[in-house]
Amino acid sequence: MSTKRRATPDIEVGQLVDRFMRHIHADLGRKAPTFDPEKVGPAGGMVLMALADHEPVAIHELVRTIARDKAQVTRLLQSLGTKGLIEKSQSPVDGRVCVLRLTAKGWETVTRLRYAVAEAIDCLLEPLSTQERDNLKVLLRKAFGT
Amino acid sequence: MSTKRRATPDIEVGQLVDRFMRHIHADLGRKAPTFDPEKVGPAGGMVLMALADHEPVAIHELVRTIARDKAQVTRLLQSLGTKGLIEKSQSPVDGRVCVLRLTAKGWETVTRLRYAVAEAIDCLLEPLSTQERDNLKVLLRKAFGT
DNA sequence: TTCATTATGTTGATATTATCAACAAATGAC
DNA sequence: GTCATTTGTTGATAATATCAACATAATGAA
Repeated sequence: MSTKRRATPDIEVGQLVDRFMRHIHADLGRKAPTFDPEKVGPAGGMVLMALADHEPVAIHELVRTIARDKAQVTRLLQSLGTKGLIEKSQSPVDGRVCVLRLTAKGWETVTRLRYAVAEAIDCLLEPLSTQERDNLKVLLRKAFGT
Repeated sequence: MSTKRRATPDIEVGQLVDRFMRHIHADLGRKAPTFDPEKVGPAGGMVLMALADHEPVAIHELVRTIARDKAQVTRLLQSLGTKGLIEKSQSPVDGRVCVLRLTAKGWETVTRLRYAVAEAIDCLLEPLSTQERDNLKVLLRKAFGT
């Protein structure tokens, strides 16, 4: 038996993960001027990084991948397109779908974002050993990897 | 030296965690009418659940715990206070600090929220065994537990 | 074929949340 | 006492999320 019994359902994971994301968010927001000259913001950054991992990809697939509302994704893509970071082309096999790709400028931005995000995450995961970080990643990937 | 060199920084953890939170968010949003009659919303819910774990607590401590902007916390607390879910009292030892507590009504809401959140998390962690879930929790707690 | 249904992406309207600066009051250091 | 710091609030603005409606294209059934 434990001295901290838990009469209530287990919401601890959710709270911890929420804290995690908020610390990353705050940390990146503080340093944003140094690595986000295009001002894509947090949401735009997530879109770009997801694109970097999955391009070429259709919008509805991207929507599923990042689990955001499709209307919001449309607007984020418009903003990124205006900034010359992505390009949209119509699918040859289905006239409804737009295929997304990063431009060269988009890739440059992604590279900067990746370093900044990795740095923030590294800092937050500092209490963990290398082995523990790997374990964490394996578990997360198994739970909700694509 | 390692066999898995990484040409790009490791942002996978961040992306996975982002997906995780968004799925919880979407799932709870869908079912909100059944467990959130007070319409506290996602942010208000996080505040209530944090309070349930830490009350009595001062606002600035709560701010640190949930890693949100203090101005935003002030407004969330105003909303929750209007709905009769929390109560604020002045600290006897420091005239600046407000001490927060849940009301009976607040506890009822927390109980409902906890079940809903736990259910959503359980569903998302289903690919993991009981042991793996425990491991995940231990790692998260070690990394950014209070 | 025609028709109904579904899928995809966009737009509009609105609600929610986040950010940042400025501020008053209380505290503590000196 | 003076000064700097902490705590909480307010205002103004930006960013993001949500939901319904819509146009177009694809699909499948009669």
